Amino acid sequence: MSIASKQRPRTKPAEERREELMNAAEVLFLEKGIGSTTVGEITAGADVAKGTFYLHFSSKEDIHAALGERFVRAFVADLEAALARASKAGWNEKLAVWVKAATARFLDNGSLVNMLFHTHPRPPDDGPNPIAGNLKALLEAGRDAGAWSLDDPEFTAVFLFGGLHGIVDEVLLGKKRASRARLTQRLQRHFQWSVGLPEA
Amino acid sequence: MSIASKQRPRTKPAEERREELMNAAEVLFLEKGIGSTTVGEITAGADVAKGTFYLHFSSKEDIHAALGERFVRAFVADLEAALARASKAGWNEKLAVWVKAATARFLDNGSLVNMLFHTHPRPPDDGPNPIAGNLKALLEAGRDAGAWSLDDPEFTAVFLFGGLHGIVDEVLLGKKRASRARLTQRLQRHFQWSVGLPEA
Amino acid sequence: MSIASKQRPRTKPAEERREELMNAAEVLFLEKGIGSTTVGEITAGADVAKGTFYLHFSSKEDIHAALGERFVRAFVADLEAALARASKAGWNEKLAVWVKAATARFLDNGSLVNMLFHTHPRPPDDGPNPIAGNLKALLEAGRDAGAWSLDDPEFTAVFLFGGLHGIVDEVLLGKKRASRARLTQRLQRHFQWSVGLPEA
Amino acid sequence: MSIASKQRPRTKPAEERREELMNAAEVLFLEKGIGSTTVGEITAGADVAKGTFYLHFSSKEDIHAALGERFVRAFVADLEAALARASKAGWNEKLAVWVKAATARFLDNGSLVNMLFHTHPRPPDDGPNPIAGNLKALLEAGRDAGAWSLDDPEFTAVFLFGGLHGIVDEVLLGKKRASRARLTQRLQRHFQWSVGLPEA
DNA sequence: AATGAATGAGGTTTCATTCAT
DNA sequence: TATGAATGAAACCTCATTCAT
Repeated sequence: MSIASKQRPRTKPAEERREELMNAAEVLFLEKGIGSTTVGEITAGADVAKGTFYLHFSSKEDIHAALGERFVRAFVADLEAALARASKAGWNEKLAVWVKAATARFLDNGSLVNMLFHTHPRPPDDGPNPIAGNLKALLEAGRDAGAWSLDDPEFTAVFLFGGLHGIVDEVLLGKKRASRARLTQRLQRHFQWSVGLPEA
Repeated sequence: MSIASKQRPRTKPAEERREELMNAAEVLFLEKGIGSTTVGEITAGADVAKGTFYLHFSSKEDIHAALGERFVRAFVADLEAALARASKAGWNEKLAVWVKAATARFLDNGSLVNMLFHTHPRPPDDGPNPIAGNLKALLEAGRDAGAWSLDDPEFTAVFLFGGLHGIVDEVLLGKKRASRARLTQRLQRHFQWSVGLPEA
Repeated sequence: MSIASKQRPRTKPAEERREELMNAAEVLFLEKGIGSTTVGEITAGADVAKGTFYLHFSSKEDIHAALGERFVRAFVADLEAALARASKAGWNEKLAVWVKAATARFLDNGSLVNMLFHTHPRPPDDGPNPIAGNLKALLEAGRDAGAWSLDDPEFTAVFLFGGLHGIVDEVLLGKKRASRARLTQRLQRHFQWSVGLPEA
Repeated sequence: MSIASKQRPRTKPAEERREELMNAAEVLFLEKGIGSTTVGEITAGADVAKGTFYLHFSSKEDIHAALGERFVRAFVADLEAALARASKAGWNEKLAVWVKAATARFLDNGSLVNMLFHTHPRPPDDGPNPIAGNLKALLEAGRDAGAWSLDDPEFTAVFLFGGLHGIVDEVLLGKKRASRARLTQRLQRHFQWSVGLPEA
């Protein structure tokens, strides 16, 4: 303890180590792309030995997938929180809230999204996209409540999510300039059209 | 030399060789992903030596980009041809024709699209997506003709293209079962909503 | 703690743990070779943690050596027991007994022998091979008793042991088919020739 | 050509490169053991890039096997040459010649033998040992000529080869001191006994 | 235009061993 | 006595790219 240099082999809860590795990987993937990031750089970033990586992940692809899942989980949690805060609102407002939250989250994490999901090969089949799934649930609820008319909520959810994603991508690639408010507003309008009927 | 066994080094027009390499690469990229396809496999597929690759492309990334351009060129040509065939039709029908052609093309080449464009890093700025650009032009024409009401045709084009893309992806990933006709019909409806007004 | 589920860290006598580790190692070395067996597999086989290995052996090489010693000890004990049972017999019969016991043991543990002794690097000098040493002692005794004529018992012992070993290897590699009795008989004949004189 | 430093990428006939790699590997395997020799060291020794190794061998194990085959081939060729030189001699003399040649070759390449064949896992089944096979052929010829009496030449060949091998190993491990002439003589005697009958 | 042997940096992964608990 | 997370050196191998022919 006299010298602070070699006290390294510090055991940490697996969960914590895993998080640290994922954080390091996320930063590096973002900075230099996935292909150009080496496992060695990730472990250096997390301040552990290279072998430690393989105690927690089976490969670089594995940590990449974990990052994707973590992102989606947080995204959905965010949407649910926003919806919860608007629990008293009308259905159209709920939809607007959903669009606003999703757009904001996308714009704030744009490169992350690109990095995580615009990669080949895609995560083979992690089931239906949970974000679109979340929208689908909202659409169904609104339809069941008689607020909207929709014959295929899943189709509509996927379509709208795709549209939103496309718009946000375009913005993130710098091909469009637009205020976030204006963007959100336009997206809300498109969503609104697709649920068919005004609330009241 | 007496027997024709070693007559292989047959020179071909550069254009032809280039095509053969691209075809081989396309098949392989589709089958195994870009990262896992080696230049050696591409040249083997095109039945040329490894060095020949670099006579026609400067790198693997280069052929990837060339593949993308070729695909988009053909896609847009297809859309234009479809539109030309419908030159006498009304605007809404033109839009329906566009959606039908785009959907068909996507479904027939879906994995190719994913492979070519869902890859990181994206070409930094090859201008706006030419397919969405094509749609935008259609929307503008329809608006200028007074058939539709749109305050931002580019936004709408990108949004609708994104939606279509999302739907088709979902289908291609096998997450949805639906007849192509029904799919097209639904997409047409969503597109129609977004152009605001019936042609009347 | 309420339930007896985590009562695992049960201390055992060192000797027992050592044996268990050696047994696990022996099985694995046989199955997959020494180089391809990891310490982790050995400890898993013995149902202890990895660190425990180093409480009982200083290295993988160490356990390998221990295995060799254990095998030789048992082998020699077996030979001595067989010889003891034949203490009243004549010298040629004793030799036949030795050959029979050695052949049997070899055939039953052949791959073990190969694994233990055909490995590089060999233990630099653990003295002469104790099994050949045992044979040498027998040859010397017979010679001293005037039963056999041998000018260099060690040479003969090593030669005969090598021959026996070669034959058994061949059989174990499946290259020869022969009944054990026939094999033993032939080996006995070769041994007999080499001790020079009939007992008469 | 002004500077001698960067004229490296010199293409050589595959056969030559292969030999150079094998020579480098042989030296290193001998010096430091197989396990401790890295492919990098082998290629450095052969003055080629690391990747070049894998153009000629699929793995370290592969070059090891190739070394073994090369050694056995040369060994057998040597035996055949010695026998050819003694083509006019009697059968017992031929046998003596065989033993002498085999012993000399073994002693001169002892560590090589150890390195190549005392390794686990053994080459799985490259058929019967060609050296013993060569001896077997000699024994059969002598028996067919009526010079010797042998009921199972293969058995005898394997046995004698094993014996010779055992003796030579012992010597090479430094456990025995003996002049080569004396050693050869004793081995010849043992071989002679095993072919049953004096020639005439 | 075409070849393909050679390059060599850099990748992923393994595993014997240590040591704080 | 026992644990097992952590280490980190080193191994094997791949492959985009070059260049002498």
